[in-house]
Amino acid sequence: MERTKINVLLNLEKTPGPVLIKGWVRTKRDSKEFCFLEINDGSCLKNIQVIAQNDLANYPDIQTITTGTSVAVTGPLSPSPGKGQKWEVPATDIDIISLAPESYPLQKKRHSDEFLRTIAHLRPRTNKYGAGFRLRSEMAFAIHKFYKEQGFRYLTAPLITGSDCEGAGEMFRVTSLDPKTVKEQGKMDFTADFFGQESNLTVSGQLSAEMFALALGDVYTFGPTFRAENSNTSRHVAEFWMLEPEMAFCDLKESMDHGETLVKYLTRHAMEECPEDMALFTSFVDKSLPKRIDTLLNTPFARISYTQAIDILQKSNKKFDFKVDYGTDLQSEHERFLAEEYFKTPVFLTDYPKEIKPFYMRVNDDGKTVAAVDLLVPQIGELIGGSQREERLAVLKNRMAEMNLPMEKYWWYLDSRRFGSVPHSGFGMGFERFLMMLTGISNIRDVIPFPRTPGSIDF
RNA sequence: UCCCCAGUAGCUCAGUUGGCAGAGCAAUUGGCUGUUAACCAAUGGGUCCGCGGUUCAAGUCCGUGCUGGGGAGCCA
Repeated sequence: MERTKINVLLNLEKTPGPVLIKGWVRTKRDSKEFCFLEINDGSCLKNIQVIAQNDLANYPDIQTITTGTSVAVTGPLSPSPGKGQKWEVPATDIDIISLAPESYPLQKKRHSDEFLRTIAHLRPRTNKYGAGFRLRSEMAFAIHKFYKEQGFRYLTAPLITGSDCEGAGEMFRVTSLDPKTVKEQGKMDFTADFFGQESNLTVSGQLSAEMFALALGDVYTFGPTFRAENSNTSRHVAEFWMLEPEMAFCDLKESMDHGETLVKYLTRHAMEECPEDMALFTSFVDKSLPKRIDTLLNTPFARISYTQAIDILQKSNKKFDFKVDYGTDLQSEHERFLAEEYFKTPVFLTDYPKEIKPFYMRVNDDGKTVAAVDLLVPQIGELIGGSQREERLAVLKNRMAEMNLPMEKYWWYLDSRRFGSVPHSGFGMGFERFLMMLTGISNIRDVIPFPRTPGSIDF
């Protein structure tokens, strides 16, 4: 008989008769004459209830079944006389595939997130992490679906890069040099290295995406990104996934429109495709989740300039640890105030002073600010960071000179402004941060399968 | 990297002015009426994070290191 997945069985209207299910035992409840087994196969949050009577030939073996044991069960799908489930399977045959010994670390109780991180290879077997990683999979799919519908092309940007100044933080060096040789020579001889020059893991696919936007029109990259920053917070990891749309003939406002449409689309997709998993997050992670989802779906995001934000912050009676000053970047407490207390919605912040932003952002007509945009969301902080790009060659070169960037290394980037340059815009959205917002999970380490953080790369 | 907090049974934690190491859950064994993290009973289980110090005596006080968490900076 062919195996049927549990999510399929539980959604059936009438019984197909005998079925074969395969999965892992979540819990066993014994009585004198029989026992109940809760089987989960990862296809959905719910378990299916199996009843094993003591007339089964291998009942003595069945009695040794522990939490975590893998089994194959045959029996008719039957209406359950008990409360709590529509269907159950009175077993005619139970094949124990592999027993989990008593040392199996997952128990029939709630574990702390900190403990589960130490067994990250087993945590997807729990309800919460199973739900989280099913949702992560569904959201990755939804991103591609959205961009397919919007007529975008998917760009797989390189992960190893030769440009050393993508401008988004410390990079991980990529080298094939022998550490012994480096030690003997007292330095790294990059001319002898694999690429004949310094190379690093990418911190952003943006520069590649710009080149392709100016060829294919609207493109997006979606893939892993690496930051060697020594960041120890609940919102940073060294390896994370980032979505980066880049759109030709697009200004900052249109870019914001796109970002808002994107966030609303993905949120709606999560609610429609993963209602059970989303309900679990409301019950066990964040009771205020429905309210936040409702705001995401139904409220227009606020949009203000950096200058207006400074004004709002200065006129508020709120006491901040850090002073609010025009010209300095906003502190976390300022961003939180704007998103969580003042607007109580996600808020786009635009037009920052050029001194605190990278070289590629378009200089505004005031000559002082650039067409940058951050999307600040309650609880998370910065979800999206982007800009309209500087498309004017002379202005761009000026900016690079101001910031002492090695122009010759960017010859190919500057070429895009030499040959048919057009206004274009784009942004980066942290995939994990989006998942945090959607689930209420407060630590980024818990929405990525195997988190990489300073001093920690187990699994 | 900086500031703060924590580390005691497999897990979650309690442990009083420094004086015999504790609970709940889990596990094991047995019981049980269709149970829903089933229930009832019994049993086993400890490098009190490591190192050093103070003391008659340290889980408890002091120093230091490690690990984890919260916050800040950097950012997505």
